[in-house]
Amino acid sequence: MTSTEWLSAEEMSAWRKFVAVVELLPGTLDAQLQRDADLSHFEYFVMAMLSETPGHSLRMTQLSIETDTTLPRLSHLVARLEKRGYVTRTPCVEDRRATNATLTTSGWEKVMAAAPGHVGAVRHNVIDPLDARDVADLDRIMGRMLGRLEPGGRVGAPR
Amino acid sequence: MTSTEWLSAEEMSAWRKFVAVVELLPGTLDAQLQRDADLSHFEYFVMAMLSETPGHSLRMTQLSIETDTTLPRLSHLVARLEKRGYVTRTPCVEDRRATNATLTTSGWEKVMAAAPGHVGAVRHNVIDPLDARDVADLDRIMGRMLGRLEPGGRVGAPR
DNA sequence: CTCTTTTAGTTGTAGCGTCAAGTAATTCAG
DNA sequence: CTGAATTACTTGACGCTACAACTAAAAGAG
Repeated sequence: MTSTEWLSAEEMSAWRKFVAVVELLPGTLDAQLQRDADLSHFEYFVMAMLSETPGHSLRMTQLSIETDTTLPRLSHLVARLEKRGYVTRTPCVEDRRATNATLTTSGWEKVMAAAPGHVGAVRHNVIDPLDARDVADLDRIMGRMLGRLEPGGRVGAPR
Repeated sequence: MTSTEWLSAEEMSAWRKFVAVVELLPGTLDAQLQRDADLSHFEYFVMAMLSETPGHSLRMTQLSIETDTTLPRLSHLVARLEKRGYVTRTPCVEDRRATNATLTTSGWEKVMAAAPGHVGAVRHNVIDPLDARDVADLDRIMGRMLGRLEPGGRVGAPR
């Protein structure tokens, strides 16, 4: 019953700024990658995840978990990346329902080429304005939010 | 040349979590509002902005600034809200290029009805897991990021 | 005044994401 | 060992957003 109280002034101020950042950041990162590497941020992110695994390969489900997205979204995206020659999809031998997405040489080169510019954008927009204490605080705070956002997805308004 | 250095372990950890939150939060807020009020988060946000002004009315450009979005996006959205009877668009008398978006009674009632559930979702996912110090830190950190994200939009990868 | 430039907003198109439905393989129940 | 349920993904349709092009009004230059 008390759950529908409005936010305090301090909470409101932080929330307003946070929403603005969440609204602005994706477009900013997208714009840099789109312009310099012809990739969306999410395309880059997916390929970067693959590039960090041994064999540059992951099952779709595992990849969807690591990139915090839905399977349909990933499936569409990987289909497009495949069309562009950056990944291949191969049925898994152990479980023939499963699909392995694998980075091609061309895809690996693409990520490597895009990485410096992307890191630059992340540094410029996110990391640079922060000092060491800010970074530690950000890490702690985002960890706490993830505790709510990641698990069951029971978003439920407490009514 | 030194600007393309990768992130330190601490920076990387914070960045990873932050990206995950930025990826997950919009969908979470959208889902609650969509389910309980048949509104997207952005639709709610725009109407909430209008509801806070005297006269429940703002020029399109001003509204686009306060909601951190582009004019085309806002124009499309307001057109849809108008079709649903939540806002009206009226040419401005002083400057006939300009358009005033005004919340209707029905629109105002809609926001009021949706607010508690939305605040509940924000509390649950963002504010509740934080203590007072976290909130102050979040406010400070997001303010610093906004300093980069808001102004010129010169995202430029420092190359 | 007239012509150019800038400002304010709208509209069309193309691409991405979500939701619902469908397919196919595997596991589990009896 | 057969049928039902679950898992792993794919596909199609629809809605929203970005980008570019367009219209119209106001401001500025000469």
